[in-house]
Amino acid sequence: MLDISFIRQNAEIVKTAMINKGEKDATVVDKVLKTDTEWRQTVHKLDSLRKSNNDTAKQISVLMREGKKEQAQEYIKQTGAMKAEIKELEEKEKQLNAERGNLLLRIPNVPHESVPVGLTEKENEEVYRHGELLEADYIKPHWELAKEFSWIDFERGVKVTGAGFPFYVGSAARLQRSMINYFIDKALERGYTELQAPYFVNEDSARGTGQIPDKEDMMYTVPRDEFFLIPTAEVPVSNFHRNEIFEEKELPKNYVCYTPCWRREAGSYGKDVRGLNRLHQFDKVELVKFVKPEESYNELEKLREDAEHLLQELGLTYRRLLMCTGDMGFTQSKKYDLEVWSPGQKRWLEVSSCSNFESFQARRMMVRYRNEKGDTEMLHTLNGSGLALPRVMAAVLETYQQPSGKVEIPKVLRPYWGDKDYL
RNA sequence: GGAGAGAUGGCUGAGUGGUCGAAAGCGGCACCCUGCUAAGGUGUUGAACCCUUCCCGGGUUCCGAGGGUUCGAAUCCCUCUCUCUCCGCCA
Repeated sequence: MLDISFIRQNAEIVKTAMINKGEKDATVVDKVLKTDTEWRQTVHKLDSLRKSNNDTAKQISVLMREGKKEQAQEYIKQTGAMKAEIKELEEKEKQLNAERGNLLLRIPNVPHESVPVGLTEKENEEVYRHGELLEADYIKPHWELAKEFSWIDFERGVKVTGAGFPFYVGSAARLQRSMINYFIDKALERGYTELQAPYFVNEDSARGTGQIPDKEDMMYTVPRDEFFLIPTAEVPVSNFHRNEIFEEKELPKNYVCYTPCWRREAGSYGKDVRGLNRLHQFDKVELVKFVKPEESYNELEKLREDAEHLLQELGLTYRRLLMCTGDMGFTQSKKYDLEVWSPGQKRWLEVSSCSNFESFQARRMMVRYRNEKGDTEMLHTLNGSGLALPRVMAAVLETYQQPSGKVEIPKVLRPYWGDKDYL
């Protein structure tokens, strides 16, 4: 959610941002301003009416104490009309405020000036590439390796739950667990605080990070208890500090949190969902930052480096994309995607996206800090995957397979394997 | 799951219809005292929103959430949520 006073002063900037993000029409900006004006007028009227009502009540109180009953009765009679009008205005204010809120929720975050303008993924900029595009005849896609070694059991996953809920068996299970530990350990070295979070959240939390209204269909629900299964740790971790005010010296707050993630992914099929490419349940280590506004872009680069460092140490080939305005999402002001090279599939797989939300999420969740002047101010939030496991696993299996057929264990993971060399 | 108690400011806790946004204490901040520390003294210290806007200032709302009664509600009534204690169950 954008700051309404920012919109008042920068209506054209906001409209341009909307169009650049792919919205067909930006008239909602005019609508919100119109509703806002009306709302403020109503609030003003309501407040002054309430004041005179309060004043009257005070006078009555004085008269009652002095025993001047008749005079008090006169005042009481007067309040009748006022009360009716207050009630009417309250209704109007409530309705206008709700409308204003709904309109506000439809306005996306404004992209940072460094973000390329464009509507499709073609306009994303590849700003960095690391490693070589591995090519060899013996390289198989990970699902073939997984089948050969019985590492991932998709069929039994279907039997037990359904498509997109595989079992990891033996070495694959251990590989995944060792990567989770490695990711978390690295984050701890870099100053993040580890968090273990609930896997279900309530409606307020889902609303806080913007899953509802809008992206409700991505989440699994627990209807009887009115919970949502988290689609990412971003939801519980960002909401961890919902409705809180930090002291300036407490910032930045950096959290690392491993959770499974559940996504309904309705309508996906084809090569996108082959093997580990897209699942309904997957593991992810998430990084979340709460920072002072003036530091957020610097922190975004740090976050991105923290995620990239993992890929480098794992010895995987990857590229960094700076997402264009139309491909970066509603809530982001700047976003990088990290894509790892899958030599078995000869394609790039997204394993992380690192985003700065500026105050867009914070405003919704009312996460603030007290600045030097002592005023409360919205802080900035950022998050990024560090990293999403299944696609990293796919890339590791494919990249580290040997002509002999065996799969080598990346050096940084060997401490988690009793220094074994091969899976 | 059954029975009972409760929810007030950063924390503890008073307040059962009228100058209560809320006593007191603790904590925080500022200043004073002191060679330093400790102790002490004085003052200050919630949030959202509206108006004004250089600053100052004025106003409304908020005592778990939502509704109701009343000229007036932290205080009375209704609904919901959560917490605690005991019993049951349990990794």
